[in-house]
Amino acid sequence: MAKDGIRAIEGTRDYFGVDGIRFEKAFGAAAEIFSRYGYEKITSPVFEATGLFARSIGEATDIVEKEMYTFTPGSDSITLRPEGTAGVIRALLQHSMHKQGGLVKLWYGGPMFRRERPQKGRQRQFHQVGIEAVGSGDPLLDAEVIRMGLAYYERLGIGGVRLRLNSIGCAKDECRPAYRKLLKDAIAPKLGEFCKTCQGRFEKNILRILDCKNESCKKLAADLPKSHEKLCGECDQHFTAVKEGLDAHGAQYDVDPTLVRGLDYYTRTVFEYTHSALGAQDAIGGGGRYDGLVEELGGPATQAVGFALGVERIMIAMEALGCCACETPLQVYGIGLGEDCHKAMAGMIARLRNAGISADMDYEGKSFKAQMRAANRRGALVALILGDNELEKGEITVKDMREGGGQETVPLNAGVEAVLQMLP
RNA sequence: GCGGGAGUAGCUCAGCUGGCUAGAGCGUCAGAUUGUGGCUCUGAAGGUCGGGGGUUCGAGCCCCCUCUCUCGCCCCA
Repeated sequence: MAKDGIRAIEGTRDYFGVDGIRFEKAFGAAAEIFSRYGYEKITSPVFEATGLFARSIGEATDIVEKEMYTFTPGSDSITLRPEGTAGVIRALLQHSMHKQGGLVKLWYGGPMFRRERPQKGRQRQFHQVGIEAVGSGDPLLDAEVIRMGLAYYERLGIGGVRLRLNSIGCAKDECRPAYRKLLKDAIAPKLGEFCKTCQGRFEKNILRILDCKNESCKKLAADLPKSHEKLCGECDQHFTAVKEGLDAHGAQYDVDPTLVRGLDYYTRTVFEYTHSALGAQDAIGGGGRYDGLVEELGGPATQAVGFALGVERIMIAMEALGCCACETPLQVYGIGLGEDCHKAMAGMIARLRNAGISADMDYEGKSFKAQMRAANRRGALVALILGDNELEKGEITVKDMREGGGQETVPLNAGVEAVLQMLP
């Protein structure tokens, strides 16, 4: 029902009920798994100087060209972050974390903003959890990062995640630039046979021709040289070591020569997690190595690797797979009859909460029956009943709400104890 | 930015070629049961039929405009 009035902005959503639980689970699992691998949480601002994103993501990418929310209050130009890495690396440099010795492992989570047309699994405000491991080029670190992503999905009960892997080489002349030239030479004579967008990509970003979804382009691309077969010696060794690092732990993956990620800063390893439950936007996470970014942002030459996982897409997979999203049931519901009992019950409930028990009561002046129904609907394990006949004697009735459960009447000051005994 | 689909009760939806006070299931509230929930039965509340305009004796239904949601293209999480 589209009532007149203020609605959430197009491409944004409210998370409550089971969605709220799934949303929190996605973040909770991140905290649990990532910290187990030695990552520390960092929370950076959701907006940054526009130039930060332009420099890191790449001027010619769709994100920077047309998807950023940019504001110019006063003489500043600020942008709502379209991804997490740039801000984290900025923070790392600003606080000289890279100078404190050794590898820096950070994780983050929160909203990202891109002004795209919303569709399934794509919103204008969406959420990611991600990690950055800065200060090492060890291929075993790539493998660890990739496996950590798999561990994360597993923790949430998401089975059937597919891992796609590729290497796009490094910036050295004999590596990616040479491969680009190879591609150009191979494509140039047949350029007319490719789709219009690919013809545009030929000059702008030739690697993207590889993952065009147009069927005829796919066929043409199949005969093109593969990036992972044209790597320089060091990149080739690195890629082999990453694969060995995955094999050693039995992680399944598919080397996919068409995997080319859209952000300019990636080097060598790139990977994507996909899931069939999602629809057209089937990537539930992705990442790679970015050995040039720290330097690009004004730091020393530093190797790094990271990933970002899409919370909304994770939630779609959780829903499709029926991953448990049960609310923790209320432990106690208090039923008070009449004004005096209502007051006394408020005190009783307060004592229970102080004792660490989740408890709630009626505040709508409902009938006894209605309060019983409320206790049932809320899933309360125990109901407390306080009417005038109990109150006169200074007692309270404690009822086990389970099928066929009994009840007992105890002195008021023994109520908390009686509840504790009845709870499983 | 460009296409396709859809907007009827809190939710999921039905509503035939236009025809009385617009329906169902679930949920909510109440009663059956004065202080005992779930199951059952009975009843009630709840709708500017997304909005605006048009055609018509008459529009939820037909036409136009508009808004929103949704799926897809592009790109990505």
